[in-house]
Amino acid sequence: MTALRKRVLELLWANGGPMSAYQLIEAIKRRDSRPVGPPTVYRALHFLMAQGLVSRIESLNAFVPCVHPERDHDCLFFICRGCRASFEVEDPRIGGLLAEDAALLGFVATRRTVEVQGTCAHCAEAGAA
Amino acid sequence: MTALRKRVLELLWANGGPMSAYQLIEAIKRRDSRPVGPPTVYRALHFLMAQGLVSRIESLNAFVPCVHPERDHDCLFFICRGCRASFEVEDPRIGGLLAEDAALLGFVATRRTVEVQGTCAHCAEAGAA
DNA sequence: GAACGTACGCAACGTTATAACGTGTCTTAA
DNA sequence: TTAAGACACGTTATAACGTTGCGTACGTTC
Repeated sequence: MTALRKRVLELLWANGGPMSAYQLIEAIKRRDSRPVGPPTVYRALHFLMAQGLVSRIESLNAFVPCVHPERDHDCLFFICRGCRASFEVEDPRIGGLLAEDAALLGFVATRRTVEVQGTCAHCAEAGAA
Repeated sequence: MTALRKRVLELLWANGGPMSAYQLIEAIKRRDSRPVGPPTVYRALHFLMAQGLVSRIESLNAFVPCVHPERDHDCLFFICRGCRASFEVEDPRIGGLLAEDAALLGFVATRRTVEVQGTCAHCAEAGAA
């Protein structure tokens, strides 16, 4: 865990929502008065993902810190279109069903992407009001 | 359903695997000797997705025709890293669980993305041999 | 036939991601 | 102590993906 990787992780935690790689680049430039290139940030993100500390949200091209990095979790995300927040949920049953379907296909799964887009409770309430 | 939209759908069916928007642009140029710009193809794709005829695979930035456009289906995909094929599966149980989890959060879901990356039976066999 | 809606053409731009190569630093071992 | 290797990061350039904005053509509809 190098300084750069720690910085990326800190920024993700501090941000409170998904961040794109280029937002991270901007944030590092602002905070450290040091320009970093895209490859640098992407390398750090790849590393953090490999450690299970960060997840990529494919439907946003963005990254979030994992809630329970210590556990092997499912990376199931609910993503609000209103406030751009993401909510990570654990539901081992989903993984079980996917494993079952994979077995039927003879498919060897290495990674799962489960993302639900919609409106969070807070935004739904605000929108309804 | 215009000529362009039909052409895009035909190309997707003919290709037998996920295609990126830019692959479609190339294919149309080759086949129709007519250059089309990215906005044109993306508009056609958005239309076809809205009709449920095409799905976007987020983890590939690519598009596939839906297997059962007539039915309201789950767009659950198994994606082989080896041969780049995608397999669409229907498993209503997944949608049920996601709806259940969404309800717990008070989340109003509008779209689901469920993608499993890995190795298909054929490639696994070839790789093992 | 004038007004309108819809789809497409096109140029430019914005965003996301990687390739390719070089440099500094730390460790390991002769 | 220095050569060799591994690893992370810097830098430049470029590839890949996607949208904005505006104009034009072709149908409706009244």
